[in-house]
Amino acid sequence: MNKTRMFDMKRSRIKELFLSQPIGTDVKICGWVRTVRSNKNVSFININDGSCVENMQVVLSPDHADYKLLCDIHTGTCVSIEGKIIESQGSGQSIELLPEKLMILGKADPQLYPLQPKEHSLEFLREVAHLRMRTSTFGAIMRLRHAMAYAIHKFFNDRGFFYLHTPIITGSDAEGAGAMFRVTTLDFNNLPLNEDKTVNFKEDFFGKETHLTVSGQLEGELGAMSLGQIYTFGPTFRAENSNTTRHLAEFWMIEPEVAFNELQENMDLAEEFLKYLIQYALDNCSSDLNFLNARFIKENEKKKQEERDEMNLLQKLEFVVSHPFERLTYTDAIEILKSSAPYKKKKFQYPVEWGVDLQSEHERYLVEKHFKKPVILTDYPKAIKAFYMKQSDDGKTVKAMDVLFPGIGEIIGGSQREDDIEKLKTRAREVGIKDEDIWWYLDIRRFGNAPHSGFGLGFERLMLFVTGMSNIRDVIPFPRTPKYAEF
RNA sequence: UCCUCCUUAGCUCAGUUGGUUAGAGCACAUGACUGUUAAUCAUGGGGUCCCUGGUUCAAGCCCAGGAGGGGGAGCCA
Repeated sequence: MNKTRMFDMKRSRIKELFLSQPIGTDVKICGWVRTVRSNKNVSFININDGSCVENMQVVLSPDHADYKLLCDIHTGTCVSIEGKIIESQGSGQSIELLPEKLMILGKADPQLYPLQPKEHSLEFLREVAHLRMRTSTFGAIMRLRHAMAYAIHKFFNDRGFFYLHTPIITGSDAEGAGAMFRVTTLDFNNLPLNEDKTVNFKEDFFGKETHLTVSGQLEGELGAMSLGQIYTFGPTFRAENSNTTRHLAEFWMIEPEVAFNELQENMDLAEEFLKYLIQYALDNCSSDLNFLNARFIKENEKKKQEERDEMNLLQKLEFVVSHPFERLTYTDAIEILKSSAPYKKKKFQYPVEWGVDLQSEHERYLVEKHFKKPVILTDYPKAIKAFYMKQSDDGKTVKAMDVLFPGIGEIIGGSQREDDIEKLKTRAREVGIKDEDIWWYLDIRRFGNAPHSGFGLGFERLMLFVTGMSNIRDVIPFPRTPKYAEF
C-alpha cells in the first residue's frame, strides 16, 4: 500500500482502516461528510463511507493547499481524500487521516440539504428516505439487514436446504392470506367485457386473472416434496388496509418447507433458525448493534416507567439465544389467560374463550408478562386457521404453530401440512376453494405423498427485534404502506 | 377501516384566559477561539402558524369541513 504516487491510489473502505490500523501508510478514502468543526488552528472533517458506523476524522490545517475548499464542505458533501493514516492526537478515535490531497466530488448546499448533525425524528427521516441511509441509525439498520439476509442463506445452505424461487406473479387466488394486488396489462379505459358485463380476463396478458403473491408456501410445498427441504426468500405483497407499526404492503418473507417433518421438528427448526440469526448478529455486527443499543437505551429512558423495557437491546438478544422458547398448546394458553389477573379484573378488551382467535392483548400477556420469553403456541382450533393445516385426531384442532416474540407478536406462523387428500379437499371447499384451482397442490398428495411441514418468517419483523426499532417502516429501505409508495 | 393524538422557521419544539411587531435550541452566514467529538462563544438573516370556511372589534389559540402524519385496534408475517 505504500505508494508515493497518489493519482492511481486504490480506495480503502473506512471499516478496513479501523480494523487494520495502518499507521504511517498513505491511503485514499471516499465518503460523505458528517460534521465539520473548525477553529483558528485546525479543522476536523468527519467522513462516513457507509462501510461501518464509525467515521474517519480528517485533520486539516489552515496552511494546507486545499484549505480553501473548506467553505464548500458541509454535512452531506461527498469528498475524496488522499493522505496518511496517523495515530489520533485527540481522544475519541484511534486513528485519523492527515490529508495530502482533498477533492470535492459532489457539493451539498447546506441551505437545502435536509440532514443535519443532530438527531432527527424517524417520521421526518421517512420523508427523506432517499437520504436517510446516510444517518448512523439507518446505516446500521441496513448493514444489519444485509447481514441477516446473508445469515438466512447461510443457515439453510449449511443444512442442505435449497433456495427455491417461487413465483411472484400468481394465478391462484387460493392462498387465502388476505387481499391481493392485481397484475394486469388491460386498458382500464377500454376493458374487454364478457356478455354479462364482467371483465374478460382471457384478453389479459396471462389469459387469466393474476395477482402478486401473498405467500410462496403452496409452491414451496411442491419443492419440498421433490428436493426434500427448501426455503423461499422473496418479496410478498398484501393489499390489506393495515396501518400499524408491524405491517407493510410489500415485505420480505422466508418460508422453509421440509418433507417428512412433523410439527415437533417444525418447531425445533423455527427455534434453531431464530436463535442462529440472532447469534449471527451478535457475533458479526457488534459495532452496529452497540450503536443501536445505545439508541435503544436512550429511547427506553424517554418512556413512562410502566412501559419501559427491563432489558436493553443486547440483553434481549442474548436472552433469546440462551433460553428455550416456551411451548404450549392453544388450549393451555386459554387456561392460563382465564386464570390471569387481567382476565379476572376484566382488563382484557376481548373475550377469552376456547375457539376464539387470540388478540394482541392476550399474546402480549403470555409473552411479556406470564412467560417473559418467546412462546410457541400450537394446536389451534381448526376453524381459525388456514385450510392446508394438518387436522389432528381430536377433530377440533390443527397442527399449527405461531412463534410469538415480545414487542412484536407473531414473528413466525407455520404448521404441519394436511397430507390426507380427502380432508384437504373437504376443508378447501369449506373455505370456497375449488379442487381445480389447486389441482397441482392436490396432486402432491396423490403421488408420493408424505407428511411435511413449514413456516413463514416475516423478515422485517425479525429486523424489528434485532435492531430494537419499533416501526416496521424503519427497517426496510423504502416502505410501501396504504397511500404511500414514494421513492 | 375504527379509536385517539398531532401539524408553528430547514430540523426539534415552546407559545398563558383570544389581545400590539410569533419565540428558543440546532442548522446557515460573519467574526472570535491552541485538537474538536452533534465543539464552544458573539452577532445576523430566516415564518402561507397544514388548507378552506366560520365566530369575533381582534384567531397560531375557538367552531366546522378537508389534507398529511404518529400511536393503538382489527387483519396478519
